[in-house]
Amino acid sequence: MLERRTQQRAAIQAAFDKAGVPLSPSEVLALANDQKAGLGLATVYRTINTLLEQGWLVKVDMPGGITRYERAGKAHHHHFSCTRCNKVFEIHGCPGNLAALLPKGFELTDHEVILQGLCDLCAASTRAVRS
Amino acid sequence: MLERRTQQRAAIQAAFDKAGVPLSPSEVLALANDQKAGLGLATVYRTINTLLEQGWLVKVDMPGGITRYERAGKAHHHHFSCTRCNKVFEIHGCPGNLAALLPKGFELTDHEVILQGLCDLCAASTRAVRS
DNA sequence: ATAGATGCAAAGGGTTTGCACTTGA
DNA sequence: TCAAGTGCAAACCCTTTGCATCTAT
Repeated sequence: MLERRTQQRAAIQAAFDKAGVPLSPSEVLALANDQKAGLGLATVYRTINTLLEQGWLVKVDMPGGITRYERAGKAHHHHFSCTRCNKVFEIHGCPGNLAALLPKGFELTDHEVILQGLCDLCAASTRAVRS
Repeated sequence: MLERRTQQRAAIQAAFDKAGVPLSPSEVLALANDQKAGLGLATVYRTINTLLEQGWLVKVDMPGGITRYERAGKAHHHHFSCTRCNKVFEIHGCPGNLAALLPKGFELTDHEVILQGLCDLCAASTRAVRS
């Protein structure tokens, strides 16, 4: 699997590297299409799944049903989703001490913190409209 | 909308009350079918969406793509998903102070904390096997 | 040359919608 | 009575898969 270096794969990996934030398959297609026209959505899905198995990508579960992916190996972080423009941002930092919330006997192996609200630009435009 | 008290709606609401934990639409159908045979999945979806708008239900985004819903009005809480038995548990308590993690200019309106690991029973059985 | 990778289109699963029928008020 | 609500099936969106073609090695 993934034994060849194809133009499609290169374009998809470049899209993730350039974006820096979690991308949905259709966003990947849009970005990678600039570099490799005619790219098919099925190829994007197949490549993403292969890159997941290889550990090059990790899955990011965001509310709203749209699954996104980002490069693996980043420092521990969480995500913020803007409810107006739907962009996703990285949040550096972590509330920590989550194990303290667990009932007795439970073992914590992983956690996800998802913040939602307005990003700086959308918050600013909302204030402008209100004024 | 939802101006009539139908058997279907009663069965769906009863399913949520009886379950006490977040349910997916198909789980609702299975539970409510006991009470009202012939219930259709489309009705479950329509009723769920109406109950969401009325604020009787809230959406619970859990990883794995399956959207679940639970009764609104509960005290603020989060969820713990057992990676072995797939059961969902309520976590009372909240890390708090999440707004401090945001970049400047961002506005926080909502947040979700999802914990994953082993529940007490699964953790105990794992320890038993190990010993 | 040739197996892996791609593109297209069809197939799957979850969710929504159109429409005629049923039912609660 | 008669519109809101239902059930069924078709439609939709996201994701996967089958198959003929293309391409990196």
